[in-house]
Amino acid sequence: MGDSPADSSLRAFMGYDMKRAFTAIQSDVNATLQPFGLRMLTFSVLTVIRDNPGLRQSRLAEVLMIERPNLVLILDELEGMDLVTRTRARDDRRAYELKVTLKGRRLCDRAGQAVAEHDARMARGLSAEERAALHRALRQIESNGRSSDDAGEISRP
Amino acid sequence: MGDSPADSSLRAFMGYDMKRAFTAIQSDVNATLQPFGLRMLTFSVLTVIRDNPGLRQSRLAEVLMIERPNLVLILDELEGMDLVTRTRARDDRRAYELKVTLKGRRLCDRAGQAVAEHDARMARGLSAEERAALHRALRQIESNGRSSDDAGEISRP
DNA sequence: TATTGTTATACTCTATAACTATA
DNA sequence: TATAGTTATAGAGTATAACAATA
Repeated sequence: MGDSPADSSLRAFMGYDMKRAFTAIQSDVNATLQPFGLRMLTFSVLTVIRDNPGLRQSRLAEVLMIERPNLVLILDELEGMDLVTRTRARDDRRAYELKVTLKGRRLCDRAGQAVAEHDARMARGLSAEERAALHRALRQIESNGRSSDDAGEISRP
Repeated sequence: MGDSPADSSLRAFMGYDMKRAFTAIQSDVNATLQPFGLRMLTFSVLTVIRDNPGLRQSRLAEVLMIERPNLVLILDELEGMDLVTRTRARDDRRAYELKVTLKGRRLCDRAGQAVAEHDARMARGLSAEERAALHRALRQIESNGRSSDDAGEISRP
């Protein structure tokens, strides 16, 4: 019987299934955030600043694995929307301390709730156990990737 | 105790964990494919053509969810590497039939094996059941995303 | 008319080098 | 000298409109 789908070989690879699922989630999340004037990336930045007031750009870039130059434009955007403030650090006048404004906090809360709702929609058909297992698997994979950065199983000096 | 990581709120969202895991896999796969002169995208295209000789560009674009214009450049690249041929279809002289060359088949096989090995490395720490559950969850999510494209729960005409 | 492949174009995300001002 | 933030730039990947050849 069969008539296997045209991409059946690729389905054996984690990367392919992951890309398809991630693309689906990303479009969904971006569509969800659009009414708030946010995207997945700006929402992530806004959320981390809200949770870590006084955070500096270098540290924020590390946390989200964004290059410092790329973060600058994102913060310009969020600052321009009056969601985030940059204030010179007293102890180190090279650095900025990042904080969300009241408007930023409110938007972040509403947007976060919307994303959570759409997360639930994207996860329907999966039990609570299956969703928990998914999160565990994703973090395990991420950590496996991180450990091979330096362990140098491929690259040689 | 506690001292929760700076991105702990984001970790509750599927999209964030998925992005982190996908980014890790993608860099790994791209690094793995680099010695073959391929990337995740070109490898996917090559594999689908190998599995579906005579496939046309429109159909290939559908299968991989790539826009037709973007596929053109990828095929130019693969054709330039002598991995793929475009031949005019006899029954419809607008269309091309895509096939892999012998060189393309060999490269695809070797590259596929390398990707499978690195897939296994990225999945270490996960049991066979957990890996199977991950694939099922990813496909469920992808399918949930697809069904909301038209169902229009958000957008209104 | 509609479709296949194509060109041109633009936007997002990402990556690197080099600059400035502080330290 | 080193670091924080910035500027400029380039590369992927993705998305849309419009065109030529063919149906």
